[in-house]
Amino acid sequence: MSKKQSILTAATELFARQGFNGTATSEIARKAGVAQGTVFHHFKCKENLLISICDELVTKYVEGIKEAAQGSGTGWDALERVLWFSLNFMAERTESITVAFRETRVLQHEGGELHDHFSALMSQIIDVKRDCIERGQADGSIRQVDPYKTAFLLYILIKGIHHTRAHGLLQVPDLNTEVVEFWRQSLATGNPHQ
Amino acid sequence: MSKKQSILTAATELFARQGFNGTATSEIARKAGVAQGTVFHHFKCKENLLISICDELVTKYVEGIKEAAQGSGTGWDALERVLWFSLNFMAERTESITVAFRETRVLQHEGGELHDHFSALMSQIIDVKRDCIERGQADGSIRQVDPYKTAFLLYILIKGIHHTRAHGLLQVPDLNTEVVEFWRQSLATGNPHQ
Amino acid sequence: MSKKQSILTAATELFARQGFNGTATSEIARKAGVAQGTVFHHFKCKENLLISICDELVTKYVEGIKEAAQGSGTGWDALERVLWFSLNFMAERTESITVAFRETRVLQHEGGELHDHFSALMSQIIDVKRDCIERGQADGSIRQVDPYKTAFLLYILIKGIHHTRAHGLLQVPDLNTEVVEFWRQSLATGNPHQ
Amino acid sequence: MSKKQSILTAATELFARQGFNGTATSEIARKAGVAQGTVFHHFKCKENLLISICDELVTKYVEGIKEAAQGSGTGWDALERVLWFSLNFMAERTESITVAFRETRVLQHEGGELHDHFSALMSQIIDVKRDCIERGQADGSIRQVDPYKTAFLLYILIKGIHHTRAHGLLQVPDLNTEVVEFWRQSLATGNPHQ
DNA sequence: GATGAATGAGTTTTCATTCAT
DNA sequence: TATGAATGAAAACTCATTCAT
Repeated sequence: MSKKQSILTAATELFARQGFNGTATSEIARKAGVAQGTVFHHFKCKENLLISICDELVTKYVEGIKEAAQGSGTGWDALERVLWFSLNFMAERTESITVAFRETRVLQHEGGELHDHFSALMSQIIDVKRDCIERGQADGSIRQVDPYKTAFLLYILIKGIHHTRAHGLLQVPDLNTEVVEFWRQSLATGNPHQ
Repeated sequence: MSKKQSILTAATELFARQGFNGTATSEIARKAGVAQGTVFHHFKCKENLLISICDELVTKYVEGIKEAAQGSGTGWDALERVLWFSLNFMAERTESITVAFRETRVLQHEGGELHDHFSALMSQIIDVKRDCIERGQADGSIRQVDPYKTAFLLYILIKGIHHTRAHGLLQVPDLNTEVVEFWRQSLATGNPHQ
Repeated sequence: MSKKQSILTAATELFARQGFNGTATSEIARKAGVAQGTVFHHFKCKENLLISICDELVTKYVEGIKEAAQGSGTGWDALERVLWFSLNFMAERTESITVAFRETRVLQHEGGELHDHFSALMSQIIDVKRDCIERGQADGSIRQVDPYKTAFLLYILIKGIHHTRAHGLLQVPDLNTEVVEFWRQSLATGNPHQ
Repeated sequence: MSKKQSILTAATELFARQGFNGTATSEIARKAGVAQGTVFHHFKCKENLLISICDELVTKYVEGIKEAAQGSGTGWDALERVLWFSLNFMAERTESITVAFRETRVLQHEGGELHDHFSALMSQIIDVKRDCIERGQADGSIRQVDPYKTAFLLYILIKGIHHTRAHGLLQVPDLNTEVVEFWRQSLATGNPHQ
């Protein structure tokens, strides 16, 4: 693993546990096994670490759900694959997700350039889900709900699970199956054309 | 408004916008219109500000949903009141909620005393909802779902809405009605014993 | 001497010897006998130290030459008093002058607000001298030279002496008498009206 | 232009604008279009850049005034050529001069070896001028002033012009003609032997 | 000759906290 | 109760310099 990568790994773990402002760059350097100067040699400023982490995460997630959505089958099948991909992704990438969701205010200042970049990426998350719903409504596998708002609720529920786990004050049971079943009950007709 | 209260108000707003670690006590003092020493005179240390904010918030919320749950009608009626109370509370207290949800790690160290205090309060949030569900299942107004996991999902969806709004990267539509309808569809039988 | 003043004194001496960028604020604090935080408590940033030093110096100098110029006698008499005041002031305030003349670039950025402030003060230095010359030309005590350019040359020669001394590579002899005689020779008619 | 030369050029410009301590070697490298290592490959340390700049400058200037002084004519004629050469040199080499005059303290430590080197060169500047004056006094073209102190004043006035321009807070008019006329008036007899 | 990744000492600045008034 | 000067530990960041390639 290159020094640059080990810095990113260390930063992700520390930001997740202690927050961006609660983590010193010296601590990141120590954990990554490099000199403090090396952190700044590669990332120029502390904030860039955060941006790198968020960027990699959101990009990978959008790629993943796009791929999940594209497969064969009904709209509901696609949506179910997106759901499962999201639940698994969330389990694997807890730390980055914690960071990306907690430290948004850092990504929002400065005339909105970064904000626009991430907003655009995030919008695609809603879009992919809405497309699945519309496709499902076209092929009869999904009920006539508002595609946009429902896509939001799908996103929100998954996000909510992450936050409740990350919050740490409640012991959250495994809810994956319930979530999928729950959405199947609410959305799936069980009855696509042909 | 007493100086103590204006300090709390200022702190809440600043913590919400900039995070606990991203906010200086001097900034709080300035915004509250008091001297920096006054902040420490009333709160002894910065962390106590955070604890005050969280404590007041969670206590009020638990009181609110308990009251909402106690009213007359079926279990589903009670649950619906709890839902609406939660959605409204969330709209009114966005800042405190943002603070309380983001800065948990600060509340978790110190041998767990604080952690236990808040864990106990949070558990009641799940309990109240579970009670409604069980009451609804007893009176036939709510389907035979897992009361505990469903209570969690109720909590999670509401929490998810808050976080998605607070995240700021997506323009979140008003989803109150959809949320209630969605749960009605998933949970309510429409057919209590009465 | 207040802590604030002792910080300024220490800073002046160190800036003069080592330059602004060559002097650490920690060094200033140590020399002034205060904690490093105290420097920033009083001056907010290192640059403000420099500005304070320059401001006090230029203000005092302008006051001094204005007062010297106002006295009785011919224009040449006034000019001679200004000259002597300048030469003495230069001897007494070598350190501040060194600082103020060497570190100008620090005073010039940022939309020119500071630049304008100091430019205005500096212009008065030329103005006072020019006024003396014009007064001397009116009363016949000073020859018909270009008042503006000559005022500049007066300023420049004094400034040059300071710099040559401060430069340190040449052992500069005492030139006060020569300078005054030199200007008398070049400017004074020895022959005012009445 | 060789890489070494382009480094020197970049350094001169940056030192003049930002000072020696205010300029990073990385900035010099970037401006010169070379890698940072290359700077150290050619100059071993940052200070050597400064020494090169000063050395080249002072050497050229001493050569120039010596040549100007050697020509034919009276002592005053020689002095006038030296004056004009100095004024022109100053206009052409503003940046290096700014650097050499501002950063002397850097050239002064180290047991005095460098200090002695530059002191010797600087003394020659006074010597050349004094020689002209003495030659002029011998041939009757220059009045009976103190040759040494007057040489200093000549040097000082020229230096003063440079500093006043470089200071940047005053808009300095063109004074070349005035300076020469002014010295002619003070020094020249207009009346050499033969 | 030329490079640029890596370093760690040093810099400016921030900030929670204390305390005398 | 309220203040704000004073502190010093810790933070982000800079930078001259080295060195393997």
